[in-house]
Amino acid sequence: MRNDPTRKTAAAAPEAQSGAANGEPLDFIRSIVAADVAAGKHDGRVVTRFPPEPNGYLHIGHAKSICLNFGVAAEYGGRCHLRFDDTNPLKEDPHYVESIEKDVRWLGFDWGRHLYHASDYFERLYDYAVQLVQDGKAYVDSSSEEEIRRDRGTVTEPGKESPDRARSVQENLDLLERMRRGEFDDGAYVLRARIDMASPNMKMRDPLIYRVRRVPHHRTGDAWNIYPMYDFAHCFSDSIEGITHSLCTLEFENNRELYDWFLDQVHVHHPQQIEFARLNLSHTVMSKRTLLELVEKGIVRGWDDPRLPTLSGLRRRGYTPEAIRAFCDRIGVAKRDNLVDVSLLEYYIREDLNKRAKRVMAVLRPLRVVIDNYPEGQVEELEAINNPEDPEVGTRRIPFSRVLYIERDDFREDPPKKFFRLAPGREVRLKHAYFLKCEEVVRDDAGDIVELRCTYDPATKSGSATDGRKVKGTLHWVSAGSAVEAEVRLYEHLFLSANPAEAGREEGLESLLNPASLEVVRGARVEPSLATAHAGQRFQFLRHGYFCVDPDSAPGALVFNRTIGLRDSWSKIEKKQQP
RNA sequence: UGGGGCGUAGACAAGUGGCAAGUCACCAGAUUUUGGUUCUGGCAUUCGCAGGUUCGAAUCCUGCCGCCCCAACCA
Repeated sequence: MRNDPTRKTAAAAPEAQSGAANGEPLDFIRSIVAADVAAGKHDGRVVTRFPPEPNGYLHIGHAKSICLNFGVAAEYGGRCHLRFDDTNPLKEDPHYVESIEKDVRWLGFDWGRHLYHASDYFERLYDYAVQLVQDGKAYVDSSSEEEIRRDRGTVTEPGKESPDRARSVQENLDLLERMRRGEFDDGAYVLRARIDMASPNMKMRDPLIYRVRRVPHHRTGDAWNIYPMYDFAHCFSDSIEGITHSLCTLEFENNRELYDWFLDQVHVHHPQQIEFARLNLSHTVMSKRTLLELVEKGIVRGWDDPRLPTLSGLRRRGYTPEAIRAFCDRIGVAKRDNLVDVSLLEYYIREDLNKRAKRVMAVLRPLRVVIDNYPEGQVEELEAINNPEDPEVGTRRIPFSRVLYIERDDFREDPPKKFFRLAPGREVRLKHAYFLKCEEVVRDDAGDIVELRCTYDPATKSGSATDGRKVKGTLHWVSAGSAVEAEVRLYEHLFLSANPAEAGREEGLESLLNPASLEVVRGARVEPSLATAHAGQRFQFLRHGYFCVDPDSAPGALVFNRTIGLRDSWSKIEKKQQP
């Protein structure tokens, strides 16, 4: 088996995207796995797992972990389990289970038949606990929560042993059994490991194994009155499933000694825990607690608010799984605390959508244009290319007529330097159509510009002039008679601060929120081909950015989300001119 | 200040004794019927700091400094 030449190797693994297969340097985890496989450890098998607790929605930080765990497994011919770490019925909810499964699948990963729950192992876990008690390695403690806390000591002082530490094995066994049967109130007893109250590692000072919680569990019902703690449940769950490499985040480094201790006591399969740095993204927050707070306070519209870094939020916003995976590949895996600039994520969604999004024209803030020399009542169909990056997707026809809408921002009565859009007396090109010249500005009684009187050059239908004259600007437009009205939601970073989790420690997060994170534009006009667009469809609104149809959208009441704007070098020039 | 980790450009991140990959961001230019895309060039004489070993150090040794994690019956 070990030398089986047909066994899949990293290079032969299908769909390997990173590290092992593409010649990029291996990250430290893949290096360890590669070395283990080469050395024939675990017979060369690789089994990983993604172990979320069903107490919240998945976010892009989880995506990093998912890509790592499923990625490593795929690259080394192994498998990756999806396991719900459901050991705390007080905080968990089956609703979250559904969202997690959906999000992992959406990201593009498949756990096959390997869907597990820590609660599947409750009986075996209990057996391990009994074994520990029998071996004198665990005891039932009647200390109160406060006493336990106090007697644990501090980082510089050793803790104090509980009087119950000396309880007999027989009595411990009896008490544990009665805890399980529900004879005691919550908090009356706990089962603890007997390790070392003076250990320099706080996690080793007689950690809790079971606590009494007389509440039903969403999967085991009222079968249990005690529930296992993370450190105890997690290592044994890994062991039971035959996990070879248990990848987790840095804050569990201190727990590794305990992970190893539990497994060593009962001589079972012993996976290797390896810790890596979690992802932090600039201008947003990643902690479940904070995300929950934003949702519950109504600061955002729910877990799938497009401003959130949740996978459901990113999906609704228009992000593709491919872009998120490419991003996760790029950021790497290391042990250094990090704060990845959100512009890197934005780069990957632009890169992906540039290749696949159909171009359409949409005017967000319409300004009416009347072409005086264009025949009244005439409508002609012009051909427009759907995607210059992908000629395969062909062309479509768009109506052109005497009355159009252009973007208000594309006209300046008094144009600044380097502004080469429309202005009085100036000529520009209308995308896919003719040259257009502004002849006159029409105002209402309040003095606001309500309309532009223009002329067009019929000889410029090709997009350029026959006499060789050039225009510097090309504008998008829609025909007033056939345009469809739409609502457009423009998103910006949720936080002004690059690192709100850090900056908000004292003043609180709310003062750091970006008041302009959502701008709703009503009365936008989009080209008629969009009338039948359905939720989830993505487009490039020419010269604006990438947009996708929101689930709130309905026939006759289109709603678009801006996924990300196009890079905008004009705004930079303009900004430079301002100060 | 007990223990566990980490310090390479604005942000990520390779490199593990032979004389600083790559990506994003940023800057400059070319192309362009999207001020988009694409392309070209620039961007760490220096690797937290200070000593030491060596012909040679980001990589080895010593000391110091800084940041993160651990005192939930959360995970």
